Parts: sequence; structure tokens; C-alpha cells
Amino acid sequence: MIRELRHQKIIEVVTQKQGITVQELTSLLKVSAMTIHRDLRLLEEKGILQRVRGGVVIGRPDETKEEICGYCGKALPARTRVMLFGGSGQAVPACCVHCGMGLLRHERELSAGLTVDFLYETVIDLERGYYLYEPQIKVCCVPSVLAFADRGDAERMQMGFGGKLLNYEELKNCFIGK
Amino acid sequence: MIRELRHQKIIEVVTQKQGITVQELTSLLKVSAMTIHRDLRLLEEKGILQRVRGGVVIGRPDETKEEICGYCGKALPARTRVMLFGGSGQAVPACCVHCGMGLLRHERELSAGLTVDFLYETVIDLERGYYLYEPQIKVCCVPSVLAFADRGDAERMQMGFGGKLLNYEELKNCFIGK
DNA sequence: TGGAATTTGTTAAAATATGTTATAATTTTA
DNA sequence: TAAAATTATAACATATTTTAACAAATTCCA
Repeated sequence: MIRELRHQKIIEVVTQKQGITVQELTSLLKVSAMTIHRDLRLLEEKGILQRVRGGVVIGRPDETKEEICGYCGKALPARTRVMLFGGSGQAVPACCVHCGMGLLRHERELSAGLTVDFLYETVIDLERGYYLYEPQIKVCCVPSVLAFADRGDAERMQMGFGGKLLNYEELKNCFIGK
Repeated sequence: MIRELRHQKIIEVVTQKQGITVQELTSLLKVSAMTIHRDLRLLEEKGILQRVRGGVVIGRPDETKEEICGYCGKALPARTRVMLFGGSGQAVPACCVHCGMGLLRHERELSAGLTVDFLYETVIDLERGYYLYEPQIKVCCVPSVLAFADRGDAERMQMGFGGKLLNYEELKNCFIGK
């Protein structure tokens, strides 16, 4: 059997079964354990699978860095994440605007900050965003804040879900005080 | 046998079997391994197939099958994706409810269907969801449909963004007709 | 037909893949 | 915690595949 086909087979069965042992693979593919080990190493290097002792599991490629919120320690949801760039260029991520603001309380010197539009997931400059403070949705931390690139979108969300519509300055005052 | 015919035959069998060894080709085509090697090199140079040690495979070898929408071919956004499970258990993904409904038009026999709440990204049963048809947000395909687990959430979105609020049956009628 | 160009086959060697064994690392267990 | 069991790695031997070089066969064209 061609190695590439064997690899395909491995990927297939691992995806299907969420994981499999080296032993099972040797009997399934009729090759030695060493060959399986080598295969798995190659596939892991490509980021396709994750090797664990005894076998493999499906590799979650976006979990490779395992970035966590610098404030609360949670994972970073794609829709609400915030990225703060400190004065010396270092980047600190936060899971949502709430935690981003929490970080800001300590790290005053900010060269830039980004977040993500709740509706479209486009990246927006923190300073240019519009925010819904304490709407009737809690997708991440509380007090909840949703970010929007467009004021109209923020207003439309407000119609349904309430909350206070703020710009960046107002948001900062809300969290940090004057 | 003319070389061109042999090439056609190779392409045919490789496409059919997803890949084949040089050995198999030699016995199939009654030529020496060297000739097969030369053939394969030519075919690879034309970009028709991919040579790997031991034989050939179609396309790019053991690349993860990037999941794409079964209807429009786009990538699958986490927030809007749909998964349809056919009668025999096979899963077909779609990028959004729009495309999911499009698929449904052909594959009538459905054992289950899942999608994702637009606000919370929780997985919901297609049949139990509430849908906003043609709201003033276009996050994926048009006509746009947003899915919600909770009717109240759907109503609140409707306040701001308009659109028609539908349950699953009504949604189906909307796309497929009676 | 003769001879050049092309294709194919043969052989040896280089490159690569696989299997085997011993050893190291890790987990399980008593 | 130490011993036993399991799993991973390294190093080497073996097997397989690919390539290069050349010889033989075939095709093409004047």
C-alpha cells in the first residue's frame, strides 16, 4: 500500500472514531508499529493529528497556541475577542470587551487595541467601535459588552436586546472611571 | 500500445481508485516499471496527478479534506453552519441555513439536521429552531437566514433587523415549497 | 531503405521506506 | 514507592522504489 493512501486511511479513521490506538492501526493497516509511529509523527508535524501516548486524536489546529484571556483565563471566542497592544508592542489577548477593559485598568499605556464585530466578525479598532453595555445577551463575561463596527447595527441590536449604547470613551469611563 | 492511450488509461484508473502502485500499473499495462515511472513523471509535470513513493495519487496527497459547504462550496463558518445527516447516516455540511435548505431540496430523506444559534453558537436541532428570514444582516448567503434556539432571541433580533420569523416547517415551505 | 529521433527495456546504484531489536520513557499496579 | 507493564524512540539491517546510464527496439521522414 502506498504510504499516502495509508495516511489518508489513518486520517479517515481517526476523524471517524475521534481517535485510535497504535495497535488498532497496525492490525488495520498490516504494518509494524514503528511504521505507524512514523506515520503519525509526519501527520502530526503537518498539524493534521495530535499524537498522544498510545495513539492519536484529532488535532484541533486552532488550539495549537492555546491562547487564553489575559484577564479571566478563558479561551478566546472568535466573536468577542480583544487584542491589546502595549506600549512596547507586546500583545495581550482578552476573551471579550469586558476583560479587555479589565486589563486596561492595569495597563494604561496602550499603543493599539482591536476587537471583533459581534455580527460580522470583522476586526475593528477599539477606539472606533460602538458598544452595547449590558444587553440581554450574555455571550461571555458579565457585565456583558457587545462590539460593533457600525453604529446602526448597534442601535438595531439595542432595539431588541436593550443595553446602553456607548462609544469607546464612554465605555472606558464605564469600566475605569474618570 | 500508444503512449497517449497508456496515459489515458493511467489517469482513468488512478482517478477511479484514488491511487495505484507502480507495480499494479506495470501488470495492468504490460510495460516495464521504468516506462511507468517515465509516464508518471510526464503526467505529474502536466499537473494531472501527484507522484508519491510507490505510486501515484490524485491531487494533493493526504491534505486534510477541508470541509466545505455541500451546496455552495464555501468554508463553514462556526456561527451559521448546518449539518445534515442523510438516511444512511452520511453527514453533509452546509455553510448556512440557506445552503442547508438548498441541499434539502435534493436530499429529501433526512434522519437529522443540526445548526448553530447565531447569538450563542450552541448547537440546535434544525426542527426545533426559530429562523429569521431575510433580516438586514448578511453574514453568509442570500437570501439570508439566521437561526436561534430561543424564540425570544429571534423576536428581539427581528425588532432591530427585521425579517420574517419562521419555525422549521415554515422555513422549509419558504425554500422548498409545499 | 537508411539513419536520426524517439521510445522502451535492462541493469546497477542511489534513495527511501519498513521491520527488528534494544533501550529509554512513561504509565499502571501492587 | 518500586516493580511491572506498556509505549515510544533510536539504531541498524533489510527490502523496496527511484533514478541514471546505456542498449535495444520502434517510429518517422527524406
